[in-house]
Formats: sequence, C-alpha cells, structure tokens
Amino acid sequence: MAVTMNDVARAAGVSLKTVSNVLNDYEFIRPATRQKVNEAIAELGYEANLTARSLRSGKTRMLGLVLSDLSVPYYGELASKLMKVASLRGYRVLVEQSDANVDNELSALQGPFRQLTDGLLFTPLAMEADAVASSRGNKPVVLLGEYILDARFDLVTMKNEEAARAVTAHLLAGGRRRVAVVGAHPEDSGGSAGLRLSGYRKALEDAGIAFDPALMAPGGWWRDAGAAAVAGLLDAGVPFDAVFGLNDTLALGAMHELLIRGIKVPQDVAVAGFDDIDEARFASPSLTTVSPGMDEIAERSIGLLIDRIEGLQPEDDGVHVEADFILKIRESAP
Amino acid sequence: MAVTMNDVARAAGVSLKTVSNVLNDYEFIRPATRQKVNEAIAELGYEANLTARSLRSGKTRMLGLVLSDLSVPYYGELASKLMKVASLRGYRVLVEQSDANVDNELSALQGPFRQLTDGLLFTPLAMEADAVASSRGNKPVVLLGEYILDARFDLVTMKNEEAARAVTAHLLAGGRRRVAVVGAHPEDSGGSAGLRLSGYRKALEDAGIAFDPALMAPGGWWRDAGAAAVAGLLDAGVPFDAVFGLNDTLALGAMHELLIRGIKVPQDVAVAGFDDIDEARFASPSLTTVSPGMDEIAERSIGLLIDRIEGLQPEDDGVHVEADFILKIRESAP
DNA sequence: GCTACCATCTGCAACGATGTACTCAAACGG
DNA sequence: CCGTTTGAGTACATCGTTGCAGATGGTAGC
Repeated sequence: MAVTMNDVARAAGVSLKTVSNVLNDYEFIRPATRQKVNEAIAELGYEANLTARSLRSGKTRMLGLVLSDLSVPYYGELASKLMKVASLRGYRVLVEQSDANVDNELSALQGPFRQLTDGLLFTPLAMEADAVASSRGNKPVVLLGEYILDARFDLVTMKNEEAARAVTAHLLAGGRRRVAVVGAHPEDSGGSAGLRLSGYRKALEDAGIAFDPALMAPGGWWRDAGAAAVAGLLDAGVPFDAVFGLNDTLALGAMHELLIRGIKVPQDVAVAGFDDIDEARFASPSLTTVSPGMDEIAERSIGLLIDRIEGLQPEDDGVHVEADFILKIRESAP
Repeated sequence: MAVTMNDVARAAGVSLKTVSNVLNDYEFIRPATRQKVNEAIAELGYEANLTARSLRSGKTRMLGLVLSDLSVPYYGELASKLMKVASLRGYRVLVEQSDANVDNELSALQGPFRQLTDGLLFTPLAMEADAVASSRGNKPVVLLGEYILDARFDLVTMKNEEAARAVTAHLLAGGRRRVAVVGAHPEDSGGSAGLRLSGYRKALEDAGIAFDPALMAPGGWWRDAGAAAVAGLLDAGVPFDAVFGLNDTLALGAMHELLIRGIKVPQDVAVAGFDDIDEARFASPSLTTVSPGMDEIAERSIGLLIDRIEGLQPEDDGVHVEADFILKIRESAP
C-alpha cells in the first residue's frame, strides 16, 4: 500500500512523531535529524495522507465556491481566477452549482458540502441575507458579487450602481435618448440586477431624461432572455435607440436579435453590457461594457476568506470591499 | 462539537456499530432497532463525517477533472455538464486546471490531487499516452475528448475526423474552394487539432481539391489566435473564400478579424467552427459548426469512470466511446 | 555536586468512521 | 432434548495523522 509516516520513521530510525514534527516545521529539531527524515521521505516517495490529516486537524484546505452554473461565461472566468489565486496560498476550490435555486444554495451552506471545505465563497442568487446568516454555521463565508450589505458578512463586490450609471451616461453622451434596459427583475432591488437598474435610472436623472417603464424589458438573466426581450420590444413597437444589457450575455443576446432583424449596431441602436467577459471583446461588433475588476475581486475575496480561516483577520464585523471598474468603450456603442 | 455516531448510539440505546450498520443498509436489523436509530439521527441532526469515512474506506466519492482552463467556454460547459451527471450518481467533481502544461498535468496525475479523488477524467493536452500510462497509478482514468487511442485507457471522445470532414464538405458544397484552416498545430497528429485537420484534408481530397499549405494558419488554440491567424493570411495576401476554425473560439476570433476589416461573412468569406458552444448560436452572424455530442460525452464518461471505480465494469481493456456529432448550419456558412 | 533548565525526541490517545470476529438467544432438525 | 444454524447486535482493532504530556540527557547556575 501507500507509504506512511511509520515507514518513514522506521527508515530514518526516529519515532513517528518526529517525522510529523519535521513535516510541520516544528522548531526544535536538530539539523541532522531533519535531514535524515527528509532523506527517508525522498527515498520512499512518501506523501502525506490528506484525508488523515483532515480528520485529525479538522481542516481540508479546500474552499467551497457556490455559483449558479459554470457554463455561464462570467462564472467560468471567475472560477478560473479564483482557483488560480487560491492555489497560490495552498488551497483548492471545490465548486457547487446552485442553478440559482434556493434549495441548492441552502444545501451548499448546510449539507455535506460544508464539511468538505474550510470556508465558502458564496454568490447568493436566490437566498436572502437572513437565511444565509441563519444557516451558515460556524465556518467563514465571504459573499461574492451580490450586494447583500450586511454587517454580519464579509463581502467582495463590484460597483454595480456606479458602473451601470457610467455605461448609461456613456450611451446618453452619444446622443441616445431612449435606452432600453434588458434583464431587470422588477422585484429585485439589492441584487446585481436591482443595483445596475438603479444606476441606469440615476444616469437618466442626471441627464434630465424621464424613466419610461416601457423600455424595461424584464425576463431571465442570460442570452435567450436578452434576445427575447429585444424581440418583445420590437414586436410591441416600442421605439428605442440603445440597449443596456444588465450583463454581457444579455447584451449579446439582444445584439444578436437586433442584427437578425436587420437593425444596425451601433448606427440604429447602440448596445452596451456589463461584466467584460472575454467574448465581449471578440463579438461583432465588439461590445461596449464595464469591466468590474474581476482580478481584484478574486484576490480580495480569496485573501479575505483564507485570512478568516487562518485567524489572521480580526474577529470583528464583516469587511466590505468594492472593486474598481473600468468602462470599456468598443464598437457597439462608441 | 458536531454530533458523532457515538452520540447517536447513546441516544438510541444501541452500540456504535449498530448505528453504522443502519447507515450502511446492513441487512439484519430489526425494524424496531432501525427506527430507534433513525429517530435518534433525526433528533440530533446527525450527519456522517465524510473525512472519517474516507479515511476508513479509502473512497472520497469525488472525481477529478483535469482540463486546461475553466474560462474557456467549451470547458466551462463541459465541467458544468459533468458535475450535473456525476451528482446524480452521488459523486462530486473536483476540477484542476492544467493550463495545457505538462508539469501541471503530471502533478494532477501523481500529486495530492489524486489522493482526493476516486478516479480521474483527464483531458490530456500536453502529455503523451505513455507518460500518462506510467504515472496514473492504480486509480481509474478516463480520457476525455482527445484521441489517444490506446488499449490501456478508457476513452470517451468525439468523431473529430469525421465531423471536421463533414463541416469542410459543407463549405465546399457551398462553392468555396480556398478554405483556410485556423488553429492547426503542425506537429500534432493524434490530438483534436491533428484529427480535425486530417478530416479537413480528407474532405478536400473527396472534392478533388489540392491541399495548399499556405492556407494553414498555425498558432494557438483560442480567440486571439483565430484573429491573429486571419490577420496573418490577409496581410500576407493569401486569397481564401472560407475559414474553418478547428474550434469555435478560433472561428469566432477569426470572424471578428474578418468583420473588423470589412470583409463580409458569409458573402465574401464563409466561416465554420467546431464544438457548438453556446456563444456560437448567438454570434453575429451565427456560427456554422459541429455539435460534438457533449451530453453523450458527459454521460458516458462519468458512467464509465464510476463503473470502474465501483468495480461494475469488467476488468479488461479500455472501452472506447465515440459520441455522434450533428452539423449545425447557421448564417456564417449557410 | 545537586538542582533547574532547556533542546530534542518519544509514546499514547484521539479524530470518527468501518471491517472482522465474536457473543448470545431463538429457531430448527432429527 | 441436544447440537447446529441463523438473526441481531456488540467489542475491538484499524485507517494515518496530530496534540498533549512526558522522557532523556546535556549544560548552566551557584
């Protein structure tokens, strides 16, 4: 079977516990002993058994990441970055897909998934803050990307409102006056959709333009919904000269529908999105959007979570981080 | 602390082992005993400690998935599907990104990552079959998507060559005669790129058209490379009336470059890809491509791997599965 | 020369589950 | 009526680590 500490101890002529001490960088070990042990380890090809270590220490060195679906480009990119950052600090990331479903989110917080991880990065899409608070147990949770502003939680997010305001302002500065907004959920106010919508409305207000509810095309949150929303507006005969997709896939879905119908982008209708996924840069026309600072989000959230896990972060209230955004002006709305 | 089996045993007035027997569906337990135990479990809110179970049983009920990068749409979609299928059989998927780098692939096969999983789904991008064989240890490995045809391995793949031949044939049937091919790696013959290139050449041959090496634009495997390859051809003055991207992101990158330069798709140049990622359907123009049967790949590969792990698959040579493909004719090459 | 101290190393228990071997009583066969 | 089988449950060892509490032996202090 596999080589154990006992085998190493025997080979090095020391006790099992000394091997353990060497591996855990215990201070008081003679260099000669340390070397003997290390040689035995190398010779036998010993590798620590992570399961046993976890059982004994109660730590798994894994972080949980709860998000809706990895097939959504934004989440795929986010997961990729988070995993890379985590690995620099010696942690792995275990992903759980929630499908934006309350039950799945709940079971990620409470079920076996929690046992496997030392802490959670959680993108709450369906759950409320109180529900999260009451079911998170004793392991650290860092909320990601959504704006449940609540002193109980660490939160790493983006400037949803400000950034949405900036993109909308950019559309208005280009002379657009009727900016359709795609992806708004009427009932949502504190989530990404709500905050971005609010930024949109503030930009309209700044420009002295009245908000027209007819321009708000509600629906889902991904590609199909973007296309459907634009189709709905066109079929209903609602006039508009720009579309703001509350995320890039919505915007790209919308743009696709416009182009299919022979509507020119940006000449007839300008289009802007939010997230700056890789695809936005390579769309045709390339998509004007907002880059929400994903690198910063990945670094800060992993850093915060690991600091909590390792007790490096003082025990007080939740830390709130807002990454800076950058407006990316491209062809779809120059 | 957490509730253990011992607590349950005490509460139910039975021995610890009886609790274990109830949990493991041991046959000979009186209904009354079983009920007492189940009641105690429910009352105390007991949850089995997965780490302890793993240590004792040597199984983790996790599958490893090694791929280059989750931010690549194809892999994001694949990972999402694999995780969903695995969870139906009670397994989780732990992802490791290799960046298509040999060292990372090797460490996924040998390092701590293996310990954490009962078996591996492996997309070898850099390693050779022999290297994989010699370092996989004793846990089952199912190769995914690449065509290392080797009796030692289970392999679930797509009809790379046939499908590429079919797309190319479609371009030729549309009257195109100079089909540039983007993403070919000159040195690769057995990997996806090599097989798809070979399918391309066979289609040319079928149509009695000579292969022109000048139309082969080598380079990387993702968006940038697609754009750069087309830019290279155009700048070099190589004439072509179609582009076959060896994957969708290459094709989309290429298409973007064409459109930027005012070249009409499909009027001036038709474009086709391979993979049928979600984005292909919503690109403008939408992308003609090949759907490689990802659902079938996900189901067969997970099924095969778990059957191996659980000893349900007879012990003989590697099983080879090739999923069926579907040609998706869209606007970029009608 | 004896105590006190320190660096260094060791043995044992414990983490929480499962496998093996065993006990014990009831049922059964002849 | 006694030996054997079978159902139901239990005790103990074990998986491979780490925490805790010593054990050891050399040196310093006075």
